[in-house]
Amino acid sequence: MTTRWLTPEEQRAWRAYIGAALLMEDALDRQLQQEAGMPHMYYSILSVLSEAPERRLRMTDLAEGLKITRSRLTYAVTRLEKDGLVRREHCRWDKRGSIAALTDEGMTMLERAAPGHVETVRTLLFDRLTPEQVRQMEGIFSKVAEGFEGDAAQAAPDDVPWRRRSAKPCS
Amino acid sequence: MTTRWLTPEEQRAWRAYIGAALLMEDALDRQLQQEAGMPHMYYSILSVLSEAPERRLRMTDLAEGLKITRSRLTYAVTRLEKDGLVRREHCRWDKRGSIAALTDEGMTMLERAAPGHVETVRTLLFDRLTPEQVRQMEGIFSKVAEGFEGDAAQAAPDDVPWRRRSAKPCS
DNA sequence: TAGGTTTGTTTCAAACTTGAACCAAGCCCG
DNA sequence: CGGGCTTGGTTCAAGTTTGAAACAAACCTA
Repeated sequence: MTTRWLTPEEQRAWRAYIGAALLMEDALDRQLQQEAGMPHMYYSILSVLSEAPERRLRMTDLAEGLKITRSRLTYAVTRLEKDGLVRREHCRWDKRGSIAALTDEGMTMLERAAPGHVETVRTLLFDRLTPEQVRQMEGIFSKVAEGFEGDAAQAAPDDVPWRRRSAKPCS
Repeated sequence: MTTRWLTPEEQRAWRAYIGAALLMEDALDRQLQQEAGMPHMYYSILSVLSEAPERRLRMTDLAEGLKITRSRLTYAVTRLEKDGLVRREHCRWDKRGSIAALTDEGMTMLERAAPGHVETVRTLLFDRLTPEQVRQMEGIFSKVAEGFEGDAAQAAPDDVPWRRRSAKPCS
């Protein structure tokens, strides 16, 4: 089949997106590097952990939530652990497992950095958009995200995430 | 002033965006790594060069067009040059200047990789969106991009880009 | 025109990402 | 039970990105 090239409208949308996405990520990284000494992804790790029950998550779950590879997460958590913001714990129900737990220090750092981060996101993005556009944005990207569903495992609903896998306790 | 946190709608939009953007970039990188042996950004470099007059551009202009740092570009072009896809030339009008030129081999590689790349962009993004959403997307991200205008220099209109700077020829 | 500033690019070390390979521990089934 | 397959994580080398520093040429300006 002959290639279906992008229409002019698609091309404009694609280019605007690629450019703006790059600029935003860079700006976010710089801002957080300044105020928290870590890139955006590392901040996100703390953020996701802070919302998890008991502020702890299995590595794999954390990686899935963040949409990054386990290997990337391992590296990041090692660094955050060195900084004292995250602690690794052994999983009692699955001896293979490793749990990342947000420390109090990590929580403090997160709370300290959050306002500046949110402010940046606002300045770069939401302050420039109408409420209508915010809704459109969600529509667009949740649709896109759907396309990736099934690429990764899905959660078993009724269990705490950091003990979800390997359902049987040891004892 | 007390922090203006994100509203629930904004949060949903932001999370959908962050997740989908990550997944798309990863998928794009993998696809191009497979088919062209280079990450998305490197493909973009070739692509931008291919559309420039005489398929050549000053490093700084190229970096600006791609919204990346000069340092990042230097590294990338060095690699692409090793692969024979790009050639560096001296700028005759400004001895400081360096010009990146797309080689025939580079053009061939680009043409070979383009269909697969476009197909991926379609599958991941445009096939999932309505024409209306494509328009919305452009609206949203050109608005965001506007916010960054002036962060970088702008072009002087009426001259060829690869000789734009340092207006006076040497001779 | 000398001296100081700006501009264009590269260099360097440190940090980060990638993907394949590896090591355990759990799981499955004869 | 005893392999063999799958899963959870880490490790390692190679590749990439970052940001600051270094250079060199061009551009003032007194």
